[in-house]
Amino acid sequence: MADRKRLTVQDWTVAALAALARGGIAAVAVEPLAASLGATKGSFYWHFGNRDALLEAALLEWERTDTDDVIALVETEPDLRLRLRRLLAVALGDSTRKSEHVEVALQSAANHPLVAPVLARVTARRIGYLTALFGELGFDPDDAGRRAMLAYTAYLGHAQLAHSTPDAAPAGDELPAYVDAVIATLTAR
Amino acid sequence: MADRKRLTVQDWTVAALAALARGGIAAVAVEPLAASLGATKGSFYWHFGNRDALLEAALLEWERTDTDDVIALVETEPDLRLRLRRLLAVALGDSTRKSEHVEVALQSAANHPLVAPVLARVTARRIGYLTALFGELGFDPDDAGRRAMLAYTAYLGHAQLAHSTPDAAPAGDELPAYVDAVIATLTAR
DNA sequence: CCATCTCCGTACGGTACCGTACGGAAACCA
DNA sequence: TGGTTTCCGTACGGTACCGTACGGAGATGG
Repeated sequence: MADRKRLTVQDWTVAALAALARGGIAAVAVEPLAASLGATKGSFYWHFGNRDALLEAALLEWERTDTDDVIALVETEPDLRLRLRRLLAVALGDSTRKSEHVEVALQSAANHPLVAPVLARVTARRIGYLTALFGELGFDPDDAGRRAMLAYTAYLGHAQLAHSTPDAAPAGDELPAYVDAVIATLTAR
Repeated sequence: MADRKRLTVQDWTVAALAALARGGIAAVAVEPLAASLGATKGSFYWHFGNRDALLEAALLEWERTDTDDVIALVETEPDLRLRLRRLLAVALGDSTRKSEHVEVALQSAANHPLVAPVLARVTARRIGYLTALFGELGFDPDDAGRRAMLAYTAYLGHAQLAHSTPDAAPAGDELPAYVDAVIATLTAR
């Protein structure tokens, strides 16, 4: 964690994202972060103008990797139904992944002026994608929108639950059955 | 907001809950709270030993009013299907209510030693209630558990969405149709 | 190998909060 | 009305963080 080489903007951004996942917005603090990297504030304020600049860099990094990459991965599946399955498997799956913690942290800081626009973009993008998916599955636009909303809120809630009360959330071996049940329910006519 | 009468434990607890809804755990701070009540720390530290004591009082107050009262309200409806409808209407309904903000704030602070046990109790209670409800509706235990999970995560996600991105969440006049659609989906065989 | 640019550590001031000490005002009570 | 209890304001020290100033070490190119 504390190497002796010089630090880059990327190093600080990655560390900020990790801190965000661990302790929320408040944990993205310059001095503790510097200590965890084995450096001091002097390093930080050379790479960034202030704390907000670091926060913004971390948020843009999250927006890029977490939403774009997932959609890109899912898009490689040609079959619609399998595409939905893959999406839900990723979304409801591996509860220990870091992005889930970031998700929860950002939702809770939605009023923050730097977080709000990123969250709005990501939310609109995800719901739009889901709505289009249900539309392609043959549901009329209104119905598709409602099913997309249910699917997305279920994802958000699942992320919360897995983060706050992991005992209550579907675990490893029950998870495939749960994903199947959710798909069946969401696509039932 | 700033009266001249003496303050009680209840006054501080109510103010703490309001601050919790507005700015999360970090906003439950003694000095700003004292200022908002038109008092000083001297008052606070007579009623409470420290900040944690205030936080604990606020959490217990929330647990009592938010979960117990809702279940008690819903239980007055004898018809099972209408009971589920009333529950979802309350849960997905009035997005501007304060408890929703508290909900989100607590979920994001689930690792906090004072928050964790309260959240665990409330979560277990709610999911247990939903599972029993779906069981009474005729679903076998496993299926009832999965539907309860979907319903509860949808509620959590809805609360988050309404809080962070209200534009993307179902609004006032679309809401009844959304609730109906969710009920239809959740109870479809 | 020396001059310059890049990067970082140290030291400092400022802010916001927690918690304590203590005196005094306000309510209560005989 | 005088004494006692209840409640609160003021003043203080301590901590954790942000941001700035500045000097110096380390890399780098001629």
